[in-house]
Amino acid sequence: MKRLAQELNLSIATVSRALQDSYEVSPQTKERVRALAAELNYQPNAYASSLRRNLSKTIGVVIPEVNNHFFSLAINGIEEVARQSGYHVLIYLSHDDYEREVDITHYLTGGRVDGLLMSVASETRDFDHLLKLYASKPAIVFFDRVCDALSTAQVTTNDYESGYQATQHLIEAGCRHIAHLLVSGNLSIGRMRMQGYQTALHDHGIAFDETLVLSGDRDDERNTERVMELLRTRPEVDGIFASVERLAISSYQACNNLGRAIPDQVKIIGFSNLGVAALLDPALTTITQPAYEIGREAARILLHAIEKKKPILPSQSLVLKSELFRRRSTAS
Amino acid sequence: MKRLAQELNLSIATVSRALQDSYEVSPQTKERVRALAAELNYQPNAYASSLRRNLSKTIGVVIPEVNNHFFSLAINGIEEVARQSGYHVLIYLSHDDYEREVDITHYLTGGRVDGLLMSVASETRDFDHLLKLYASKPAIVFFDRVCDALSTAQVTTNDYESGYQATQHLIEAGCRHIAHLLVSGNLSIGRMRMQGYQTALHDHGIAFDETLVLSGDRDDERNTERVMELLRTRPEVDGIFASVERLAISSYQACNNLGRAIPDQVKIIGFSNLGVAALLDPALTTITQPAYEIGREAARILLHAIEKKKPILPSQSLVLKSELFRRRSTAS
DNA sequence: CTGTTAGCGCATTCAT
DNA sequence: ATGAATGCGCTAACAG
Repeated sequence: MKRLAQELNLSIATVSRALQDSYEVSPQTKERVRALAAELNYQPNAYASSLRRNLSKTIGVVIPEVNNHFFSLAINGIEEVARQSGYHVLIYLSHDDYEREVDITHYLTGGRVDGLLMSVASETRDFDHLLKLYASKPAIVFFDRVCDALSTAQVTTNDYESGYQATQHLIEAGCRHIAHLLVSGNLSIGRMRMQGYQTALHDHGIAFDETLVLSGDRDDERNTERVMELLRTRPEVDGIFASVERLAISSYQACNNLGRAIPDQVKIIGFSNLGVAALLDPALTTITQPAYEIGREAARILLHAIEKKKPILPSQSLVLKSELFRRRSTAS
Repeated sequence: MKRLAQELNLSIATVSRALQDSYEVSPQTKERVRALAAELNYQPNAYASSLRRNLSKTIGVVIPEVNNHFFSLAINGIEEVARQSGYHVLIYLSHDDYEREVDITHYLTGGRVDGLLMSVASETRDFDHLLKLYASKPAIVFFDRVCDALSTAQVTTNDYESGYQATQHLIEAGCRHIAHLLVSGNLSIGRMRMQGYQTALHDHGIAFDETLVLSGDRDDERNTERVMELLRTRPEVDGIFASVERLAISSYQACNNLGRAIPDQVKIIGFSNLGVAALLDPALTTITQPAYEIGREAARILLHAIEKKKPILPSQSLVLKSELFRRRSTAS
């Protein structure tokens, strides 16, 4: 910028204003400045600008994992909205680990981001780190795996209903002994989905059996083993409702390993955003969340609040609808 | 920091040094500073520091899409290495669109990142934007979809051999009319994989038929249609080698739509990192790239260069190996 | 071991 | 419509 000013015989201030398209600079000067800036391939130093304006034009995204279609689609939506508004996106993965999540929230304290989109780790039980982070300013919007301890907006799906529908789907398909794989008792999505499961059982006159509920682990291998064990000790199980994609896949593998035919002996339904990939197997019925839209809407709420410098209210929360998805039968 | 200095009756400089664990400050003072900093939940302003040191401790990742297991696994590896080294990761998606890629490289000019990991868009034919970006300093490492125009390191896989093996796999399975779905003639991965295909055909005495090669589009629906058209006009096609996951899925759907049994009538092999999801269907044989490792190694090369302030040499390039992956048969 | 000073690049207030 | 001066929060060179 110094260089621009010198070569054009202008002050740095004028150059700065010209580049910001300020009304108080003559059109010709603006043009001259722009022309030279383009020629020199000038780009302003984002950090100097951030420091001065106390605004980073950057948002952070904290999610458990990226190797999961739900989250990668959500990122897609987030990135899209951010790009359109000129924001940059920092990404952090908690791997569903509480310690990592705490570390991440520490890095984020201190103005690096203007706002944050977050889906909390399944291991997280304690929200002190989030409260601390929240105290340090940035706007926060939770999506999917929310934290009720903070008074802010959250974008979720109709988990209770989806859980109900999923269970009902299995019951109507003839299942009477339905296991439930819970993602985590800590997460509201887990609790909601499970409530739907319980109520559906009840409404159809099936007794709720606590021993058919398995709480998922971070380790996929272990999950598969535990499902196998359940299937061995409880051979009457004829249906599985998995509350997240990873657990659905573990169920699938467990059945395969034990030679239980899907869907003849055991029917599986699971939350999943495998998308086209799910088309590959007719045996897996999925509940698909509108992941892209979730990311997009969460980002919109966040950026809107940042731009207007208004706090985010819980009343801005959104509940989108998931879709029960069955593969059309293979053409004969 | 000002506040810390005041409350402790120290100069700002001393506080700064204490927080950096400088050797020229007394242990007791360090402790006092740290204690108060922790108590006040102080976090340094990263942008002020970046401005001063001309170092952002941030790297950028530019990829075509994130909703793809190859790239999301790569990000996983990248994030892991970055986190360990205290770096932050900015993510940008080009959606395989040339214009977007150009825009992104513009944002990135100007010190926002210390380095860049990049996989170029399939539409990109012209590398001026990359050369301009490169001129503006940041270290760049390409992975998978590389750009040979820049003299820097790249992390790739043995694409020629994989293409050869994939084709050979189909030939050995009895295929004689093998179509190839090319990701893009612009990309070296496309060219390498196709060369493997051609050579394998030749080595097995099968004539190369140019009309059996389809160049992929950005639109998945269109790809499916084009494969369907190919299968209709060329009913003798009994094998498809898809050079990327999306094209493999399109092939799969095209066959389904037309009622061509997989793998009885048409065999499909494709590059894919669907991972566990691919386990779902025995009909799809995949070539799996070590995506996580690619991301990790690329990030290592990049961060190493940044920390040592040394330029990245093409000789640091790495070639990892992909794996032919067939699903074990379903337990009976 | 600690304090003083200067300046990173930019945006802004005040003056002209 | 433009320029001069100030400071964002931090680091580093220099002085003691």
